[in-house]
Amino acid sequence: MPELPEVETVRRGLEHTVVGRTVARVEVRHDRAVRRHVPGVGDFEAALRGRTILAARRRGKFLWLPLDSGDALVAHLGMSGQLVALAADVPDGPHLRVRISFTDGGPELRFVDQRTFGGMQVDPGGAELPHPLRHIGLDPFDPRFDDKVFTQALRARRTGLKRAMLDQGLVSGIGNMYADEALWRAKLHYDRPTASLTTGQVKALLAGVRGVMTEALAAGGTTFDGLYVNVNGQSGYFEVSLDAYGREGEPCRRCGTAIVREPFMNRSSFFCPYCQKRPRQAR
DNA sequence: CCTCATTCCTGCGGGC
DNA sequence: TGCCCGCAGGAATGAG
Repeated sequence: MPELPEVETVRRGLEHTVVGRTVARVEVRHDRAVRRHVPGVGDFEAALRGRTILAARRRGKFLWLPLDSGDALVAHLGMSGQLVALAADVPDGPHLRVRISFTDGGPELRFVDQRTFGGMQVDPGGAELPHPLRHIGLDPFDPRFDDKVFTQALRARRTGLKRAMLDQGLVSGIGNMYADEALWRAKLHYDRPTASLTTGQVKALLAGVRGVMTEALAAGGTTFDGLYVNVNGQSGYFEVSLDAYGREGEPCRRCGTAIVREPFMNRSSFFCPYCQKRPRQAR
């Protein structure tokens, strides 16, 4: 599941593989992949053809490539999306959605997505900050992210802590897995009322978020393969370093209590019932 | 504006 | 053996 560390890994890959190159041809293999491009598939292809990619940027889990037209190619990986750079003679996989080839004849950029929750669009005039991202909050690694402003905004919410963490308008880049990991590190329960958090607890939460994401990024992320190495999306960090997510029934690495899984927002929350005490009063 | 439930999608694995 | 169903989840959407 690509969250901030995985998307940042992809961004770095794009920086090395597609920035400075000029699009020759665009092939949309599955219309759903460009469903957010309202003018349609033909317009999407035309808006990219002949354009040079100037940079690779990211906010939260969104990626965008500013173009020399002033537009931006916006991409979101959803749950299962991958952006991979592959030579043209590498056979197409079963989930190829969009192929972008370049005038230099080098590796293609392929958008591959099994579950098609992800997608691409060209945002007119969006090179600086694409319109679809304007309601997305800063991520915890953005230099403009202000911990005090975040603390105030978080405590002003009338909801549970994990709901707020997953709200990309409040803070971006956090998904279900890293939310659970950060909550475990901060010893906070997922349904803790945001309004009752102390400044120290929010500080611990942000330290947990940044800590786990920094470590994940150092582990190399998981989703980008191409000119680098073929990376197995499930290996490495996922296998060895998670403390809460996916560890139902396994001992907490701090206290030994069995990790619990509970249904939450059509997904799951994993937590230690001893370290992360359930809040007393219901919200 | 704020909060929250619903919906989109497909492969996998458990249960019978 | 094969089928059914639940599960995985990011974010847009609309209701209240």
